[in-house]
Amino acid sequence: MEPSSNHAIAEPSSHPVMSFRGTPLLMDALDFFPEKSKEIEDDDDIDHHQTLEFHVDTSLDLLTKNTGGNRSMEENDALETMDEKSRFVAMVTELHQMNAENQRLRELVDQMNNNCNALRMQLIRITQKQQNQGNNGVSGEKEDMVPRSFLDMGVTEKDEASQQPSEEKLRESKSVVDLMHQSKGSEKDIEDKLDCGRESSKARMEGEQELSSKVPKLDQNSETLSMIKKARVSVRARSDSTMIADGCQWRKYGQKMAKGNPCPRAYYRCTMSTGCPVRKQVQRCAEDRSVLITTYEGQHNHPLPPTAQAMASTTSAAASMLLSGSMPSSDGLINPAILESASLPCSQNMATLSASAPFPTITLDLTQNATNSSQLQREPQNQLSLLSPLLAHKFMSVPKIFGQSLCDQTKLAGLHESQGMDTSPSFANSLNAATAAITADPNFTAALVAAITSVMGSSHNNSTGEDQCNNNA
DNA sequence: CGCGTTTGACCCGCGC
DNA sequence: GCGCGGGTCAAACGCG
Repeated sequence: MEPSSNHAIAEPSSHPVMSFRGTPLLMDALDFFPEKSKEIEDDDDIDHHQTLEFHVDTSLDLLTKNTGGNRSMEENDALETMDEKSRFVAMVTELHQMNAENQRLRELVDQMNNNCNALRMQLIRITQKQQNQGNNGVSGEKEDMVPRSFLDMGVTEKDEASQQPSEEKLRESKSVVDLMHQSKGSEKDIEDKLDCGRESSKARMEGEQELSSKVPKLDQNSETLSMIKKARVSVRARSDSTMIADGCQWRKYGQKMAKGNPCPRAYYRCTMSTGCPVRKQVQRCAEDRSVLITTYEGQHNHPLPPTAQAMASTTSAAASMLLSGSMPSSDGLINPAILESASLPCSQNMATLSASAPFPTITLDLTQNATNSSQLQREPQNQLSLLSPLLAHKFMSVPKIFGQSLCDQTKLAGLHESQGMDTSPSFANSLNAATAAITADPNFTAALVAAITSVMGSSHNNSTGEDQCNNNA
């Protein structure tokens, strides 16, 4: 909302300007300020539906002035009524102000998200371009596919059209882009080859040898990215079915008894696209058989349906945290600051990192949070869908590549608190974090769709949960 | 008959 | 070098 300086009632003041529209409430308020009301009536330029600037402190001064001096009982009653009304008007004014501020912040966040998406698409384009230059069009058959993975943030190609990258942010992320260029292109090149000729393990070994011979040297960044690419995201959720519905299509290719767990571990491969390298392992927790542990690994090479995007954004956000937090330090440990940031405000220890595993693994524990809601406990997919924006928000802030820092979002989260909307601290924290995350996450729509889909799906298929999981696409 | 699952065999890395 | 365990393959099997 732009302050309108030519309005008759606007007065210079060092105090914050409060603005609100000419509603009946405003007209009531103006009844108490006959001078100002008269000015408005006399001013033909004033449209009562326009935004009017309003100074509460000035109004109170006027109130005092108009009601000052010796008063009778009737005058005192009138004064009390007027006080009530003025307080009410002040509250309404404040509400309008908050709405306006929220709207403004929302637009700001939207703009940031747009820039973020544009940057992401720019990154993908550049990577693909370099990749094509590197292998003289060897990977042509997959050229039109935007790689979608648990390591990206679920952006679809259509996002590209309406968004232009901010040069400043482009520069800001250039180092990261360079880093990706150095290794991801060659790596994906090999991966494409491997996917095409992946009929036997021998072919794979040959491909790997080809990789090592083709790539002159793997510097530390390349090694890091290679490790990160194998980073795993493990999701713990309560479920009676054999799989949680994550929106993708999976084909079981193996089952093994794992040591230390009486429950077998099942191996699944993504079948939404030929050659999609994404795999997942599903195993019940030994301590609590009702807990299903699903571990994801790899990058999708195909577009994902909205239901899968919710999951993808959840796991990709977690993987992004690995990307930023597990950069090899001298001691091989995860950055403590990242570990610290890996807990969600609504549930301590919901996300944990493991550096001891062969590959960096982040575990998202949805079983703790689920105890607060029977609905969530019944449907792990719902947990994922709801958690997705939270995680995406939380972990996206760590790399600080795409514009919106944790600090900024924390400010967002604190906005409502500062406006006195909170009740208890814990509730306020959860509410603020959720609000900020929802506002900030570009995948919120997808997550919402997933949540609705899952609710609808569960209501239809409660009795056939397993089939639903296996066939959910 | 086609597709997905099951299951035993095989491969590979790692620790001793 | 050997054994163990994790991961994958592929033939066999079952189901619609």
